[in-house]
Amino acid sequence: MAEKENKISNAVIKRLPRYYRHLGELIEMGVERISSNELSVRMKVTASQIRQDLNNFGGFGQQGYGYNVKILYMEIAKILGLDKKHSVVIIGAGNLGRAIANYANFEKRGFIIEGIFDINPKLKGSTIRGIEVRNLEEIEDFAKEHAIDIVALTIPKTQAVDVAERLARLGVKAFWNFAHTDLNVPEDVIVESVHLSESLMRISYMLENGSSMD
Amino acid sequence: MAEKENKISNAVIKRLPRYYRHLGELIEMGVERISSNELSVRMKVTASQIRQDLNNFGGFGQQGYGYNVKILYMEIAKILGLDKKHSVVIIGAGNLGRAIANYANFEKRGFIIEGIFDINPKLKGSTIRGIEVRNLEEIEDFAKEHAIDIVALTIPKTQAVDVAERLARLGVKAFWNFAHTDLNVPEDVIVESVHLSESLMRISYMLENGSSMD
DNA sequence: TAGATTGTTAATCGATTAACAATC
DNA sequence: TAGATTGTTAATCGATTAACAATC
Repeated sequence: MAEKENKISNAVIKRLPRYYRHLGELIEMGVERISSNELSVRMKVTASQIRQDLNNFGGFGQQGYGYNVKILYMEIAKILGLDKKHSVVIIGAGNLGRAIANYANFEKRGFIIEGIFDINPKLKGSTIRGIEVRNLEEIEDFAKEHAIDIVALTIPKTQAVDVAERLARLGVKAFWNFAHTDLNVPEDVIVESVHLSESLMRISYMLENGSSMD
Repeated sequence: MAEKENKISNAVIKRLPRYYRHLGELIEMGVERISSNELSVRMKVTASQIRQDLNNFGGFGQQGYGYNVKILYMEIAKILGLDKKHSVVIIGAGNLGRAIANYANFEKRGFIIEGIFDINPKLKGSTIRGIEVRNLEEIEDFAKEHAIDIVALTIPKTQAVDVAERLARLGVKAFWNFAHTDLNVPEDVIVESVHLSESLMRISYMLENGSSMD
């Protein structure tokens, strides 16, 4: 299944979006070129790590010069798949679902919200950023008729587990999970979880025990 | 400053809330005891890792028996500081701020929302879960009069950087940062960032290049 | 007691950092 | 060309896994 030649480690993948963000900021500041060393100061990582990370994907730099900011930015976009469109469906039209739907920048990066669903029939027909809220019951028919790349789950955990199972069976390959639970889907299905309560607990721990970087 | 004897690694700290969640679920299911091996199957980690992790904090188990679920749950709560109250202030009363404010379970874990602030004067006086929305201008006076443990930033990046700097100067020790930027605060200040766009980009990467676990 | 399972030490694996030759 | 900085190999560091003696 299109297995890549040399496996990129998870640690590297997690850092890529951060490189991308910083390069975007540098472009806005009008910076044309940057050395791994300058970037390392800005990002508070080692220059060595930056060079190692980038060289997983190819030699984007030039000896004696450094990296061209715009080119590197575009290359990372390509690596991250941001040059392609991704259709997104949001399940749950509560505050969190609406927060995601309203984040305009997602569209700029190629994430197109194709539908919003909620179990509450009262919301049916209302719109969020011009997108009609549909009843959750319709999701399976919708999934059969539309190619959905990513499903965002902003509903309570019991429902989230159930909906994910059903949609995975219909071929959805990626879930963005905001429910406070693990999902029960096949190995090859991507699950990226945002567990806000766990994030908050880490703050609590660090307040008790003194900070620690990440 | 109350430096702990043996430094706990970040990797361990990140896993603690997940142990806590699973133990909570086990309690709900009426499970009284569990071995590291049974837990490892449930959580999809190695039993070895579970025992190593827990033994950073003390021997909570018993040979030949395993772990008492309720006791372990309470011990982890204590380690995470969930037995203490933490005051939280939310900056930004948009969808994301409201989503956080409305998450009832936070209060159960001892996180008390003391105030909500927004730059939009039209919101002034409206309430979220019974908490009045104040004008952002009032935050510094508020910070001087109240002990704030954690400040959640759900405002655009420029404002977030600015507000964080000002509040750090007033002694706030922890920020829960939802803005798409790094904060500029002293080393000893805790910053836990939730970068939703970076999370979404990781999904995009994995869709392009085949999944990878975490 | 015998069996089970922990706590902990040792071995392995992987990720980060350092170093430097290649080269622009 | 000389200077700068990459790409990449080697060294180090840390985290995970395996193994097993201790002990309930």
